[in-house]
Amino acid sequence: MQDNRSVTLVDDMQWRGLIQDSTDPDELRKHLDGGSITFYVGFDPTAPSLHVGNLMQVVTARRLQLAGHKPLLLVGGATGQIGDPGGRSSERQLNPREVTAGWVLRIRDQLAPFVDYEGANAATLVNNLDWTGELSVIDFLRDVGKHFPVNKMLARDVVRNRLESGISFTEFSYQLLQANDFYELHQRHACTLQFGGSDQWGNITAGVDFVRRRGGGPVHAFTTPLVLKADGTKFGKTAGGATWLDPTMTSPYAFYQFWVNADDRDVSKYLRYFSFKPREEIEELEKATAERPQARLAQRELAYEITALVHGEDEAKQAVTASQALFGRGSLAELSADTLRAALSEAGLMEVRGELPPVTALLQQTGLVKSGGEARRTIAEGGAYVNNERVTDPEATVPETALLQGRFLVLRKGKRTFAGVERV
RNA sequence: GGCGGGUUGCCCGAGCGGCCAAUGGGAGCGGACUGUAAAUCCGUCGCGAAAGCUACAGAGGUUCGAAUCCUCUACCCGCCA
Repeated sequence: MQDNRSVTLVDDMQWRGLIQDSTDPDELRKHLDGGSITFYVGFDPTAPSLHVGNLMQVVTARRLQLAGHKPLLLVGGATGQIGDPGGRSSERQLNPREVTAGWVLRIRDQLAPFVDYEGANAATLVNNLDWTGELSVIDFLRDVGKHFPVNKMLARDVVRNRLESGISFTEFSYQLLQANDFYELHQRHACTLQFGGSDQWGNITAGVDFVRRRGGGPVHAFTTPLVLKADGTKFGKTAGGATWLDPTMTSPYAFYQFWVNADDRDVSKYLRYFSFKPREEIEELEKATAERPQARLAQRELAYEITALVHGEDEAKQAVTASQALFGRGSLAELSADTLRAALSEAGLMEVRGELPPVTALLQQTGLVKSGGEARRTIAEGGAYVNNERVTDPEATVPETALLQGRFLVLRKGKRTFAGVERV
């Protein structure tokens, strides 16, 4: 059972801090370390893309598969139309069905690359709309609803927290749908384990109970912890909003930068949660952070690994190259046209024809600032740079001779926000 | 159903009929320090080069002049039934 690993999956996961809550820990361990099982984790389509907050679940699913278990990745085509009341203080605005349906497809495609569809423990993508969509109200009430005492449902935190502010029957019913998913997957795919974020614990245990009540075998569950940042802000949010997995919403470069910028105090935790590096290697990186934090070795390793996982090796390499070019000490004039173009494309490259507009206009057109006033203000504050030279005159224009390789400009706002201009 | 209170900029939250684009805090942004970190300090923070324009739930009105007064509409929140 332990083949050539001296450490079991559960040991490793515990070391990484991945298990927040679980059904009977001893049973869970026996189950996970005792041979291949089928598990599921769900993603509701509440946006056109997954974001780094979902990555914990994605990566954990992959981790379980690598340990020999069979993943069922569920996209909530049904639950996504209802809305989980968890973690919210007010009723959700329902999205139009077509919108949700479109997001289902996108998220499905997005999940696909993280697991393997070949071999004995091949992964399967499932959609709960497949069994929920055709369920009649009567069947639902008789077969599912009958097993849920309302007094228990009301006692769940997510519902109780909403009793004052109000909760619709729709959202109140959410837990039944998710519980039913577990049962259906248990029946259809012999699924015996569900995991999810810690905010899902109530829904998940509802499913565990439901499977038992309907005569299914024993099933297990655990949740992963909420990722907390040392500075108290929300994980995954940056200046521009959420950090998405979709490369058109968050470029691979920006994605890489997100990880590179991890706080020293958080990077070790992120490595444990997200990285597939073995324990010894992670401990080395932790040591490196403690001894030479300015080298940011742990951040770079983490950023590269996760970017490569999400966007592929090539994109990750380009993000590294771009970061080195833009943040490097070397003179920009020494960079080749290809390197410049690659780096600036990652940061966001705008084409300009003919005469170069004034700096304020360039800042605005590249999206570095939102308005002309902000552009002038940034210059006044000394935060605007062209080719790493600070711009001090709000009326400044860029001379032809400043064009790198005869065609590029590197615009920078503050210390780390870049944009490129190419004269075509 | 009756009575009362509320709705202000990204968020919280002040706001006397003119001196309010609107106090203060937070977030954000820039600078200094540093390591593309944290903490701290300083600055900035509707749009516009400016004149000016658009803003204080929505629509009307009173007034020389309204976020501030009146009317109606929408939503929220208390108390009584």
